[in-house]
Amino acid sequence: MTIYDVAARAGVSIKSVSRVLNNEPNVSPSLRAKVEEAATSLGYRRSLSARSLAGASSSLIAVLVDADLTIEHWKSGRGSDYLGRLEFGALMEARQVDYHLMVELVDHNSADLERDLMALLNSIRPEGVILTPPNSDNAMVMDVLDAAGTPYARIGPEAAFDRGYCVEMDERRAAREMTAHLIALGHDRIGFVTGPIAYGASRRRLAGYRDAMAEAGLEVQANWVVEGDFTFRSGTVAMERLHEAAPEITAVFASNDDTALGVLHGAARLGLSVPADLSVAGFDDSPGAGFSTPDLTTIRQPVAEMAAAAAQRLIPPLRRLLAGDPNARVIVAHDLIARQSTAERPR
Amino acid sequence: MTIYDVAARAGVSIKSVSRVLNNEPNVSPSLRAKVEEAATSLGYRRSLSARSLAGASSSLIAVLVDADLTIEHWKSGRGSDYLGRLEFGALMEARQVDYHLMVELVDHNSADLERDLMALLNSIRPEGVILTPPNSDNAMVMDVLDAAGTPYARIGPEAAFDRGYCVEMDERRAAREMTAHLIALGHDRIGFVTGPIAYGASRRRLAGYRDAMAEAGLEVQANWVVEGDFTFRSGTVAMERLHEAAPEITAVFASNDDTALGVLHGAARLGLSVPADLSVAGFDDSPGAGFSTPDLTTIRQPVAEMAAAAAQRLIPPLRRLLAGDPNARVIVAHDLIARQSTAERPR
DNA sequence: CTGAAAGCGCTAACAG
DNA sequence: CTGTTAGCGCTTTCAG
Repeated sequence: MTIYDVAARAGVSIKSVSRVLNNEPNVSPSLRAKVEEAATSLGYRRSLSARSLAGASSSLIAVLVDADLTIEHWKSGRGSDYLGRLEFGALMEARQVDYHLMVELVDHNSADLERDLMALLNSIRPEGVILTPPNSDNAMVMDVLDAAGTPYARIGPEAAFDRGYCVEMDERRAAREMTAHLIALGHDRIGFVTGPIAYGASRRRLAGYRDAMAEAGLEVQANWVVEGDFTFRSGTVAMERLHEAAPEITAVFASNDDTALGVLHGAARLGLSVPADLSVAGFDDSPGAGFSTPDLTTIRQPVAEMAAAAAQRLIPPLRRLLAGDPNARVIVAHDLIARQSTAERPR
Repeated sequence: MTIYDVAARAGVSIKSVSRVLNNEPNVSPSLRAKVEEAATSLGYRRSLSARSLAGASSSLIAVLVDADLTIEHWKSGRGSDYLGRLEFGALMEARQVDYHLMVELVDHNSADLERDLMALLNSIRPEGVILTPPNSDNAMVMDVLDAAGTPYARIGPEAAFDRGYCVEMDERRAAREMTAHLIALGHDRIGFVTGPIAYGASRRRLAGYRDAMAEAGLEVQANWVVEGDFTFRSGTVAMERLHEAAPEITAVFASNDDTALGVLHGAARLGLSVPADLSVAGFDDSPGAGFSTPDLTTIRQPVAEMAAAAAQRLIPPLRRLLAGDPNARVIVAHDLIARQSTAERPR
């Protein structure tokens, strides 16, 4: 089943078939019709490798996944369906224009990452590459990609926003919205548990909390903000400290779900009932968030949408359809998932 | 960067380079050395498409993922890192021999699934295909694959074990082991919550429970076994029924984690403390299992190992290394994850 | 608007 | 043991 079969059936030259299949100009309607009939009735699909070899696009998008992170998630049992959602989002776009997704593992601290990556690009020649964290911020990876002239999209980058296509969510705004959600429920004394301050994510989420408080004209007391480190344990400790130092608090917003789960645990130990006595909110919608008692109000990262945006920028035929500057940073809308851990302020 | 560059640098013909790269026989050590030096110093890697087009292997394994199931998991928030673990397992094998993984979405109830799949095979020509549930048991998919002569591996098949390479875990045995685990903890009156009896998985897990009870000389009372349907809610209901009909029970083994989580919930409502008053065990190691209070003792499906086994069977150079019959059904070892929800029988 | 010829980078078949 | 010559199925010149 080759282009010759289609050409023979349509009674035209292979070049004409090629023209129709590529939507090239200067094709008479009748020729187009003949070719299309022949192609569909034969169930014909062009060979990816022949196309790629002949100089057309490879129709391939590579997703670079970090090996260590995958192993870690997997061992810790904290794995989410991040990759599944990412691939799904990218595939829904890619399949429309007959592009394909290749998944590759990267050891982000391998000694010959550079060589491996170059060899990979030389071997599969993807049209574009999707970088997932932590490789979204790996300068060497980006250098190699730049050198090869391969476009890339970075999911959730932390810095150097002028490189590649940056696709992200607005964490600061999401944190602001979550805080506003608590305020709307009547809370006006809201505690906050940060992540490690070295992380940009921690700082953005804290800023969002402060934004919302300021917007509502609420003054944040110094002892309402407690430092955590994104772990369950730090949430439990933070809850105890908050209870002691700021018993007036009626809601706690933690910088991620693990921490929020820890807060939940700490609250239970202190005899506080959630959400009757205390509302608790998290961030990330990690796998545990839907299963705690009560289940956790949190922010969901729109991973599939981010991947879709990435694909749209990397795949030329989709890229052309984009409104606005295709190189601009993309901010994808997130979701606030209201569950049982937040409720109206007790009075 | 082509084979000509390498040949030029090594001062040999392109065929010699090809020979070395393909580990063909009849190559003098000196020639091999020259070529290898040239190739590595140039960071050369053969073009996938050229190889594939020239008739060598495409070095490609396709993973067929069900679109509906992905969407459903994603929407329900019950998504696990199944796909991530699967791909990781397959990739760890594939990368050793420079094979690549392509992910494709399949609508298992699409009207033109057959045509789409044929076109896909024609277009990418994978060496082998990995079928994930529910497509592991899709006869039409297997028919197309057979017709195309493309080998395929089925992850967790339910029937027709003579088709493709079947890679699975021994659910009956796992259920037997979990039951034996409870018995070893001193429990001798153990309740069981089934899944929908129409499912093979439900029947296998129930059989395993009965095996272990019989082995230990314990007679299963009729009212110890309650039918559930794999949902949280059915677990809660089952717990209530068990408590009423068989209060002598000191442990409950549920056919999956959602159900076990429901049992946990039901026990709490009945004032039973887990594991002090009652031990609870699940099956699957779903994302929620590690986050419940107490966290759930369960069986982990060895998804990565299953994918690795699949890859080994589909990738010829790995296949040759296999001991034993490469076509035989593969049973991969599972894990019993003992967490806090099971403990010694109260007395 | 359409077609013939050349060649992408590799492997296979066939010499030497 | 090594090299030469044809393609694989397409797209890209370049001619009509």
